[in-house]
Amino acid sequence: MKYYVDSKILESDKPLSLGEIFNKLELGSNVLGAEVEGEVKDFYFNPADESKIYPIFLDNEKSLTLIRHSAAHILAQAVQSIYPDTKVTIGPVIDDGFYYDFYTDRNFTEDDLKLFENKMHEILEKNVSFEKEVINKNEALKIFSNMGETFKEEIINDLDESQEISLYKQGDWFDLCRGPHLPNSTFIKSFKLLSVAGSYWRGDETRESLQRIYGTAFSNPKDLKKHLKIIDEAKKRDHRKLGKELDLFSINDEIGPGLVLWHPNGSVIRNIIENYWREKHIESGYQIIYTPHIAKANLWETSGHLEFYSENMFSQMEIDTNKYQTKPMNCPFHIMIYKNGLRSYKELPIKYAEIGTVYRYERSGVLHGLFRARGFTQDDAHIFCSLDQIEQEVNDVIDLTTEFLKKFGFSEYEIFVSTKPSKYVGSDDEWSSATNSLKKSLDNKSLKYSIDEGGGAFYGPKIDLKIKDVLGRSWQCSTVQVDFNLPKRFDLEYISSNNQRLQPVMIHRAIFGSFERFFGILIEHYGGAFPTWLAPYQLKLLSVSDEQVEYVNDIADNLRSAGIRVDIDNRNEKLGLKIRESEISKVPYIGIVGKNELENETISLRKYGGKQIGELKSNKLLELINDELSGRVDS
RNA sequence: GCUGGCGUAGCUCAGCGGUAGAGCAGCUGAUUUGUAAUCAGCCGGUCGGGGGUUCAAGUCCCUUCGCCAGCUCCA
Repeated sequence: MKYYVDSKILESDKPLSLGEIFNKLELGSNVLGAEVEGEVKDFYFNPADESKIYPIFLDNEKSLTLIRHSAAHILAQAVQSIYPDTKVTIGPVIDDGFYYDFYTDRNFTEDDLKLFENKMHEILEKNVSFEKEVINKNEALKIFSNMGETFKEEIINDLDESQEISLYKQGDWFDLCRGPHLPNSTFIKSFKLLSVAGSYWRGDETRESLQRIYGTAFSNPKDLKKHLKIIDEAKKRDHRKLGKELDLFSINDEIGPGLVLWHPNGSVIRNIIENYWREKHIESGYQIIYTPHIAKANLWETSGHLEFYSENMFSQMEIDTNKYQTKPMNCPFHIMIYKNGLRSYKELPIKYAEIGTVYRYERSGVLHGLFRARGFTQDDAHIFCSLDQIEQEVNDVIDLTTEFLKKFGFSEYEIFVSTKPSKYVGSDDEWSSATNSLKKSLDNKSLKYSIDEGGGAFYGPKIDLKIKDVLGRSWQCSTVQVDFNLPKRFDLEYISSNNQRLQPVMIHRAIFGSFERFFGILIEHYGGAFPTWLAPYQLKLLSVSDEQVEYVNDIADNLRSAGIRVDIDNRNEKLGLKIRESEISKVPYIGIVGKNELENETISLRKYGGKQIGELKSNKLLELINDELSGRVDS
């Protein structure tokens, strides 16, 4: 046998485990495990001949997998030692930590978390080692059924005959687990239990509900502290909190959950975004349209929404003798405009764009501020084109999308191409050609993407763009979907160059996804301190005393007529207070006018955050802001 | 929808069987103020809604609505 361990080569006449290999190479006690063929493995793993082995030490990011998984086991031990009637289920590693799901009659509380944490420290003081033991299925079933661990029994019963069944022992406690784990618990140096939440056994809401404990662990206290700080920062940036503080929007009980009121401050921002959006879309050859909010149920019958989407639609209402329904999507309306005339190939592509408000029934538990609402406005567009225009059109959509996202400071996103699902309409040829068009467009732009196999909509493949917010959550905003289904259902046609009636393809696309969600993301992205071009007020003028009031009003008038959004504070208050309040409202510029400025006919300018720009004339101030808005100055 | 937690003044929160509280905001007055909180007074709540237990209910119980953390699902 031959093993390649980093730069070293180890030869042996019999197969060795990783632990034995590390021992022979005298790698010392700092090694936690290894990465073999892209997977994290522990000391009990037997690498194949000629394997390349990359040992994992504490400073390696991969160590977190081992640390967190083992921390989850320590948690489970702690919980069972405090509440012995608790049954264990599963405890995997997740992006930022780990969780463990328990079955118990008890409701765990925040106080319990402390209790568990203390117990974990107690267990860790004894410095336990994690020992793997392989057993057969019958033994395993016997052990766990004797213990009353019914969930583990279920797991074992569902295991494939070929799968190895193993226990990991830590002191006098053990768990059914396939690993990998740390060699011993000394590596669990910094951990914290974060929250309790409910979950379901196997994510199935008809099964037992469980108590989930979330925690995180790191290889050193510094990283843990950093992580807790990020959680804290995310809390500060929560758009629901900032939305209230900055008076941007509200969601009111008396109106209904998931329905958003855009306050004047938020509306200023939305209006700017909408105007920019319209301008860019017209430039890019879109035609802006408006459509109603309700339509006859028959339309939704034709479109297939009643068949495929009814659980997301609000109930029908009866008007005269017809049934009507609020729209969950805009597409059928755009289609009807397309169908209003006979179309020629010379017209294609036809691109209809609408800032269209839709209503979707969302289960009450999933509503989440602006991120998840029941009424929201999509920046929707539908491109009607021929099959061979798809690639070009998708190209253009991607260009437009990346341009938009860049404008708002998003340059990092994940891209997914979702392919044919098990239930689909259209021919395999159409699917593969459309999917290839999507891929080609991305390849042309050297954009990296992952394939979401089978994740496409029933009517066609799609590209999804996800941008990441400060919480590290990624949010789907932009989407480009190719659709063969609706043109068929609505019998769309165009007259081709050789005078044939052909069916166009539809491309559904949205860049922001919805104004509500995108606004929520923006609020968190900027932490409420919007850049000057978006800020509800761009400049706040503060008088130092009553004597400057008239002068302040004059400057404000002038700047307003030059298009600057100016707020004034002429109250009889101390300057310190006015500055404090302006800072809290996060206005990008503060202009201070006192005795000196009045005399010199100037304004003292200060940026949000406290940076002094100094005394300048009103026309210079205007120039400075305009330079920033036109992008000539990077602020 | 489900599991758990929580709804007290415009906001943030205290009170957890015995006469509804604080800070901030608001209003009024004094102060004419120079780069993140001037001082004083006043106003403000059927303690989310409904029902019940009790001599007595923010406080205990039931129910309903909403919010929060998750589960599940999505723009």
